[in-house]
Amino acid sequence: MTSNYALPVHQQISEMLIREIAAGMRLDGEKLPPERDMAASLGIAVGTLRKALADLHAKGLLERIQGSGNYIRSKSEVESVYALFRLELVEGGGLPTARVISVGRLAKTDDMPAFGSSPEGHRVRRLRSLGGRPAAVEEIWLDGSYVDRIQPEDLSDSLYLYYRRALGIWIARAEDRVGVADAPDWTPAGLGLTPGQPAGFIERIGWTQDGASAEYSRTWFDHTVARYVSRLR
Amino acid sequence: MTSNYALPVHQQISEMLIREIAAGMRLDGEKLPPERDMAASLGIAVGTLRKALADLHAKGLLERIQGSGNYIRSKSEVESVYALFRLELVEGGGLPTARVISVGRLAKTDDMPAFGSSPEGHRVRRLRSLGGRPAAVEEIWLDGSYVDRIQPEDLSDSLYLYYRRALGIWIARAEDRVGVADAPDWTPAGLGLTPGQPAGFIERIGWTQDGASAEYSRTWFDHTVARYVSRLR
DNA sequence: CGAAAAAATTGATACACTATTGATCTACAT
DNA sequence: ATGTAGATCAATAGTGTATCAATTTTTTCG
Repeated sequence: MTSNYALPVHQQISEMLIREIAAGMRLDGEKLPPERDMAASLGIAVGTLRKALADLHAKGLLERIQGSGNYIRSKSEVESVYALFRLELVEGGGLPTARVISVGRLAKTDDMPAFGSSPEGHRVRRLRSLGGRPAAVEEIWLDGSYVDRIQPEDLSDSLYLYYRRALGIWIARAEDRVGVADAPDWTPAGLGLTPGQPAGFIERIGWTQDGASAEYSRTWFDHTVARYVSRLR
Repeated sequence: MTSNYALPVHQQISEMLIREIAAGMRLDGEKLPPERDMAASLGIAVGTLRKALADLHAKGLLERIQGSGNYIRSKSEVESVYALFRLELVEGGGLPTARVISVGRLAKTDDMPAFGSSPEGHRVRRLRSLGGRPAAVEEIWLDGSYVDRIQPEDLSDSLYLYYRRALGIWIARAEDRVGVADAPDWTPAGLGLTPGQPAGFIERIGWTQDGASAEYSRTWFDHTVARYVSRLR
């Protein structure tokens, strides 16, 4: 029952950039493209982009130098509100990485909630590690309506980046539901996780910037290695 | 649709929205649909809806910007009682209730993280239900430095209300860590949960308004009944 | 080579225009 | 007093274009 009415565009852009900074995709000191180019590549007007940049500047995340450019000034701890990844090592932290196991377009199955508009989806199976230690396996379903085919190479760096650059969408909000379930039979060997063993289980539905539910994912995590962390204020 | 015994429509709408905000279903910053649309989808007139929205605005839960939209502004103050509880029925929702099993002052054990300043704490064990269905058992430790003794009667309604009224503290910030653990041996019989069986496991550290870690709690929930839910943006 | 001048780049500001959306008001019924 | 229905006003969002100002890069010239 989430009202999927889109926020103003400048606010969407602002939040997207903050998220990219928080995720380490935009490094400190990095120069953004010229406003004209950036606006064009985002498909928005310069004035709108400038509203978003003004917001980042007000939050102290951006330095704007006339005639020179816009430069990221990432503070050490960026608002955790915008961080969408919630698995951490039991002892805390851990740099998250992922290895793609398989990619393919398949019919959605009936054990997953309703999302998107297509009867098919792209299924991406990945092995997630935290600080180099395998911690979880996950299965991400992107609704089939956004693209016909996904090549494994497309996902080389980050799924999130692929969404944004190739598909022009990004996940603006999500709902996680955490419980317990048996690890799936495709769980790779050599993990703390073995097929059929109880594991932490996260189901997520992700909504894009304009309110469409585009993504469904489920993650089985090794509870001896990782925890799902939520910080509330 | 209006029964003679019902509250005025605008009050009903107002209370419905307040509940949704308190339950975390409406996130801070979220944009409501345009008044015209929203009124239509609720089957009421715009003027009526505006009365409800004016009430939310008066309560500080809504920011109304002419020409832009209505935006949720949830103060942590308002949501504190409900928003910190993040268990929902698998099928969604469920009114949370609690029954105290035992209360007592005990020495902290070494299987819990450091919190508070006293070597002792008040241990409250409760059975939690959602929509009348037993869903979890929990053990809450309040640091011993705040009060000498807690009477079971004190906790009749809400623990957080007791903190607030009797002790003058409230939990302003919390960190949840969710994993899997075996249900404890004191789990009451007649539940889906049996001692020694894998259950969803939530550890929480709560900080008071002035930054002291005052509370530690752990909850074992029946994953066939409930989920830990987190809505992100 | 090196400094000054010119050109190109890039952010800052302003304005016109359209569409959306909250705010206000009136009329009327129950 | 509550609720519905409709008209109108005012503020905001977003696009597009033009212009100014600061900075950087390139060219010119002694």
